Amino acid sequence: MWMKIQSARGTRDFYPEDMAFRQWLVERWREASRRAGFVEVDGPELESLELYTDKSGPEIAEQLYWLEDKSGRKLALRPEFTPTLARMIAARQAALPEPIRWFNVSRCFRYERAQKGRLREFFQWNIDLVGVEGEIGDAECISIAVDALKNVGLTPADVQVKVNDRRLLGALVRHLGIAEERVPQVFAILDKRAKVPPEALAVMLAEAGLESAQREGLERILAWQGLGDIEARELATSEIHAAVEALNRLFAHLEHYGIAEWCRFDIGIVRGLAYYTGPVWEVHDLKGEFRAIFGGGRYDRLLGDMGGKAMPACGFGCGDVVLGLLLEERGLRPAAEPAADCFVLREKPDWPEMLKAVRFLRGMGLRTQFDLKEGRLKRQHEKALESGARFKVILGEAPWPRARIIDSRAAADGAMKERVADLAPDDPEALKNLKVFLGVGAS
RNA sequence: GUGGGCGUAGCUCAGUUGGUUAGAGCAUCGGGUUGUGGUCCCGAGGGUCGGGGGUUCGAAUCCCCUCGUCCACCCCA
Repeated sequence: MWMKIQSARGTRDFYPEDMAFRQWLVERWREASRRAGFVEVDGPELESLELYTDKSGPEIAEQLYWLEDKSGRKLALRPEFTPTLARMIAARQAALPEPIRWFNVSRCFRYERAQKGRLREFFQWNIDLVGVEGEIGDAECISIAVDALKNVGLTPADVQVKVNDRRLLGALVRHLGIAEERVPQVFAILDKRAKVPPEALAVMLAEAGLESAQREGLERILAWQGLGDIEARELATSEIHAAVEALNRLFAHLEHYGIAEWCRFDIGIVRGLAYYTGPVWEVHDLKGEFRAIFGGGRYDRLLGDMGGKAMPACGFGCGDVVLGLLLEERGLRPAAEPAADCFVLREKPDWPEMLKAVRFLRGMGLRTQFDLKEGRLKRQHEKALESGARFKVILGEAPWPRARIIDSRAAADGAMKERVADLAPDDPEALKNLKVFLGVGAS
């Protein structure tokens, strides 16, 4: 009866191939993080529900998993890492040297309808850079994201970082005469522009109370292909001027990071979240088949709003689901590594001898398998082949400790390398030779 | 949460207008063959056809509910 129970909606089982891929992906994330000198942190998967409702309002409880513990405390499975980060920083901020360079890989949960690329349980990589005010901080974050993209085998022909700045968009919207209190609503509508036909967008903007001149102005702005398209008359206000200069500084940094070809300005990038205060960016696949792979930006007020000292901050998040789908689709998902380096075989069963060999090989740090099911030699050869182990160690052809070792990796001339040697030799020279043959670092 | 498509073996899928004990390939397990082996041959296990209810002499097939999945909406930290 237990086998009738399916995995819960929106969750995944990770069989060995899936687990290998997940760990490979997480390792690529960690490499990119560490290359930039970031350190890993983590917090609990269970957090007080208030941590999320205080920030986003009680409605947010509908969109996450929460429960009451045996004492009646309301706890939530974390839907993201940022609130935890804010809490951790607030608790120690006096002692943390700035800038804070932290990264995190967390299992997160969201209670929402599962769809392709969007599950209820997923893994998310977060980079947070706290204490850096200038565009160099945003550029640093983007460069780490691009490093990770390269690290998994993607190229600018596959994906692109689309960069915008909320201050620019906000200044332009205000310049069109749109009331300040309407700006969040207008942002929310603009955020949908890629998913909705232009006519529908116009209707939504009209319903938001925008006059036709304002709608036309927005359409003109959204048609911009680059910063160079910004017409002189749009630069009328100092606010717009300053925002454009900030973006120019950001792009200059990206140029010097050597990643300009990965990045482009896109006035349409808004991000759904209200807390972004400056540059915002997303990574999308060029074909537009998938939803955003990365989302990031600057959130200078978040830490202060969460009860800590106000500190400038920027960062991004990247989930495993969409990135995994993209890599799968592009054929970039790597094959799992073999689980063994050595496979020990012996025709006549002789466990003491077999286990002496196994202990010796494992003692050298070699991942070693043998046939636990006592198959005949032919079957053992098949299992050795299936294991993917590089070395076959064949016992019993000569008296212990003599073994024949076959290196399945072809030599330069294409021949199989093979040698007969004593296992666990006392002679240091023989041991050294054996280690060289088995590719074990001398020690 | 709303609407729609799809659920047959571990995987990819057959299964005629409703008609005997539901099939194939791959995979798994076992046996045999083959000259350091991934070949070939033989065999086996595995499905209450996602689950439950209904219609019918009879349901994988038709109807309802439910679970899962995919798509669109809502939302997207």
